[in-house]
Amino acid sequence: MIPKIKFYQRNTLDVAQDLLGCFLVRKIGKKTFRGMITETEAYIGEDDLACHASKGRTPRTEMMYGDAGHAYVYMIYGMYHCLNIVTENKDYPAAVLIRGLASVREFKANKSEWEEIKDIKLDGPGKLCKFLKIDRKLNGWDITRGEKMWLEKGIKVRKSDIKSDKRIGIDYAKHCREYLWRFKIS
DNA sequence: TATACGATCACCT
DNA sequence: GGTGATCGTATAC
Repeated sequence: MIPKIKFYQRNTLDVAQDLLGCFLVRKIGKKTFRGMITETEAYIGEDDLACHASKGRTPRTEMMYGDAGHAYVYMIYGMYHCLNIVTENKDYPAAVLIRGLASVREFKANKSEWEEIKDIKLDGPGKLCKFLKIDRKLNGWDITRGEKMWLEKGIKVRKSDIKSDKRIGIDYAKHCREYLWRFKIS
């Protein structure tokens, strides 16, 4: 089942945790890949100094102010891309960074089943985007449409199986770096 | 126009 | 633990 916009149009911390266990599906040409989301981070509002929108509304951050359920993809360090899902109401900038996928599979049309891909670890936002060919062409993509890239409900994750932590790589964000807005399936 | 730096990763010690 | 690759974006001039 593909979640509708309402699923994303909620409190970002709730969405970030509910995305754990969901499948990210990516169709590239004839190939279709799928991975289970195991790690997310929340970036919420202009007051969150780690959030790109803390600088206000700019061409870059505009997408975060848009409709929930759309992708916010940006380039970082000149070599990697990061995939985020926009949350909350329109004009309120917030998103969930997809940091890690597990049990990556490719759909085999001839057998009509999902086959595990060996020797692949998508345990980082940059690696994940590189493998799934996610770049800025997908910035603003509506992931509720079920084309090219979308999400599907996966396994149910118990609250007790979710570990919260400080976010990664945001030492510049002053007191905001202490927020436990990183979520992982433990 | 110029400059500083980052929501990362691979590789080094 | 630390560093370099590499370029879009924001900010300063």
